[in-house]
Amino acid sequence: MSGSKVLGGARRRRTRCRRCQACLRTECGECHFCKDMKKFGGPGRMKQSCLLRQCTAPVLPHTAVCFACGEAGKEDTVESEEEKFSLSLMECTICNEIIHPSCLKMGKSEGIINDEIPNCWECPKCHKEGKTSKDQGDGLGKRRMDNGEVSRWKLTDEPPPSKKKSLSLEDGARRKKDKELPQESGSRKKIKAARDKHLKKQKAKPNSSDSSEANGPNSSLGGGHGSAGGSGAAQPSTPSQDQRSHHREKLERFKRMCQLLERVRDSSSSSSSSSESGSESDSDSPSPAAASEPPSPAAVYSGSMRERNRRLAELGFSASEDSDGESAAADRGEVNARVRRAVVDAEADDDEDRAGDRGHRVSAADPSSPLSATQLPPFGHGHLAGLSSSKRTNGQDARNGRTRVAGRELQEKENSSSSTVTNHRHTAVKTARGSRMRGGSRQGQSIPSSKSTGTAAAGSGTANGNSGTSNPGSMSLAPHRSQLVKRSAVAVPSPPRPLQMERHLVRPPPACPEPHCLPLDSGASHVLPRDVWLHVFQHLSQPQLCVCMRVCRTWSRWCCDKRLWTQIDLSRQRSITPPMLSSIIRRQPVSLNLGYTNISKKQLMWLINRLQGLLELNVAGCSWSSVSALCQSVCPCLRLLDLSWVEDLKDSHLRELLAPPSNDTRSAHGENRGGRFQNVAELRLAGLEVTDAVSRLLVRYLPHLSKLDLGQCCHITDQSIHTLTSAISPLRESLTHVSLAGCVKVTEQCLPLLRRCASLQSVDLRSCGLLAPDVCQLHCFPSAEDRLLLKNS
DNA sequence: TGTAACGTGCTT
DNA sequence: AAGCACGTTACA
Repeated sequence: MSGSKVLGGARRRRTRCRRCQACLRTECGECHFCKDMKKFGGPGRMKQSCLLRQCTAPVLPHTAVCFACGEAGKEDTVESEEEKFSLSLMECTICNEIIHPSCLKMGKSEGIINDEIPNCWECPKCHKEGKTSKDQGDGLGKRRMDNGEVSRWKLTDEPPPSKKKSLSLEDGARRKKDKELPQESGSRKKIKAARDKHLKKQKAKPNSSDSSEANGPNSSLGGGHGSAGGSGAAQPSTPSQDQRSHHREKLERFKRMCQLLERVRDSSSSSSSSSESGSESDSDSPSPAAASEPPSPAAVYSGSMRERNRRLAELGFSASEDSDGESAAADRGEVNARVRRAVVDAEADDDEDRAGDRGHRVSAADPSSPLSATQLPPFGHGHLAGLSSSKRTNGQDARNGRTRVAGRELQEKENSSSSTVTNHRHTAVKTARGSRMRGGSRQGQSIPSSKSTGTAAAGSGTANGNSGTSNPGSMSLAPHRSQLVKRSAVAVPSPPRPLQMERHLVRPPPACPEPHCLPLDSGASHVLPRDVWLHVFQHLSQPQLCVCMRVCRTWSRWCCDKRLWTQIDLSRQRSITPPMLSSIIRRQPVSLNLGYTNISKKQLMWLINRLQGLLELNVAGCSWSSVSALCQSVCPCLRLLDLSWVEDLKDSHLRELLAPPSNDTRSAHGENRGGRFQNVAELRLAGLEVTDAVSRLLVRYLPHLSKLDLGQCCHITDQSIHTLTSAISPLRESLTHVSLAGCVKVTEQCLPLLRRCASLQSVDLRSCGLLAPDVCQLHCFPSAEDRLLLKNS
């Protein structure tokens, strides 16, 4: 808390929006934090939100007011977007000041809006001063950027190891005891904490109000510390302590980042000549070096962008990388490699855009033309993380940001540095994390690390489709994405770590406006507006889209449009990596094919819980140990579930999967009442060793089932058909397509039973050994008359 | 006033 | 680096 108030006022803690999917969800009752809650029988010490309910768009508290005029946001009073913006409260990620853009004397247009977090930007003042989040990082700090999201958005959905748990309990008890008893450590701690606090307060108080006011909204400016300004009492107006520690933290982070980068570079085939230094974090580190890219003229985004670009370049993801990548591609297949690279870069760009691009002047800034690849500096992992984090900074980062730098020691406090205080600290951890995952962090969730099969299977991926047609975007991005991921995985080979380690915030792509025009070098806009380009993109294949994403930031963002990625096919990608997961989340596909992958349970759970809009899920050929993740998820929207050939899936498993959660607490949610997948209309169980018992489950828990695939289920008999088509079965009316192909135990007895289905349109009875050859075929009868034909047959 | 939970320090 | 604990903030 202390950190919170720095500049312009106390930094306001953000609170949940209450509108996003996460906020609307009910507690899962199963995650680590839920289990801690008293309502779920826990001790209630952790006081953290359910992992599934972590808001993806935390907002400023209702009580937040403009630093300048003291009034709340008034965007509701106007209609136009521009006015809304002017009258809404915007919180600067750098100085933390909350202000109405209209209350700023300087052009509000110079601020860089963070699309990912509501009411979040880098205010014009900070910008003008060239304080990018990064810059601050160095000295001043602050930044909420790092997103601390991480810390909170950990992927702890799964219960911590029991061992640990018990330990923790004991530990907890012990701790408590310690505290209660005048034990040394405990008391000492407390004392220390108290003292620190006290110090902080003392320092802060004097300034707090004054300083902020005195300095004006941007107290941050004043000096490095400015950012911190006066708000909080906690943050010492005195630059000293916190700043010191921040400074230190930053340095550490920087170092770590460098190391990470190094690693990346080494490992990745495409290492480019980069300077290590800057890489650290995206953000904060002061980057030394010269930018690999030419500085862009655009004022606004120039500073930060440049920095970012530079860093990217340093990471080796710059255009030069292409060549590298290509050579590498040779090994695995040029196309794939290329696509992969493209995706990666694109992603990076994407992220970057979000981060920096918000200014919307991207291309202009770039020396290269909008079409030139150079313009978009591909990101290194770290960058992404950094960037995104910077955007997200506010509350979230803070949350993540746990800094554990030693920096808090008194010594540090005593040293004074001119640096400013930062509210948020990022931890190296974050950065590191970010770097690993590169996916944007948009959704606020941590990504489970992949099992790490490092290599990848070849991607079959070609495009399935382009769909250019019907839906604006239905393309399967499969290979690309997967490859992308792969690449990243390759690039940053991290030693096998516990799955739980990854914590990366991934927010869904912002719904916010993207640049509507394509800026050209000349400063003018391309004649074709975004909408037109999107129409074009809809007709491109995945590889083509990926290529487009590398053209320029604007294209990168446009190509990231969810409509272009409604279907994501990662099937047969043996390695599902965190970046892949991140990419998926960001695209929020409607259809996801994870068939024949080695996705882990944790990964799947993580994904499903963050894809609440998912309508189709294919986990065919995966192992039950992974698919069982679905038992701990709720997918009320799911319409198609493909469980074909899931290894080791038995009747009991299916029961567990389809039945509503037994947990009482959750039964409260209506969604669970009819079973987890009560709205599933198409279920594929081909190749499973299930018995007739499953038919009862289907009748009971999948009342809306219309398409059922029991092909190759050798234990299925006529009994199942009987159950499915009995008078009390809702499926009798709903079934339209049934496949019993290869069900060797099905006899002709099933035919009269099937006739009871009023809506049946087709029955696949091929390869049913006990049926006469003339019956053993695919029967299609779209109309009642046709059904009669079947009957006659 | 009570509950939820954010943000951060401290421990492991 | 991960996780725990808890003061404090936000809000009903």
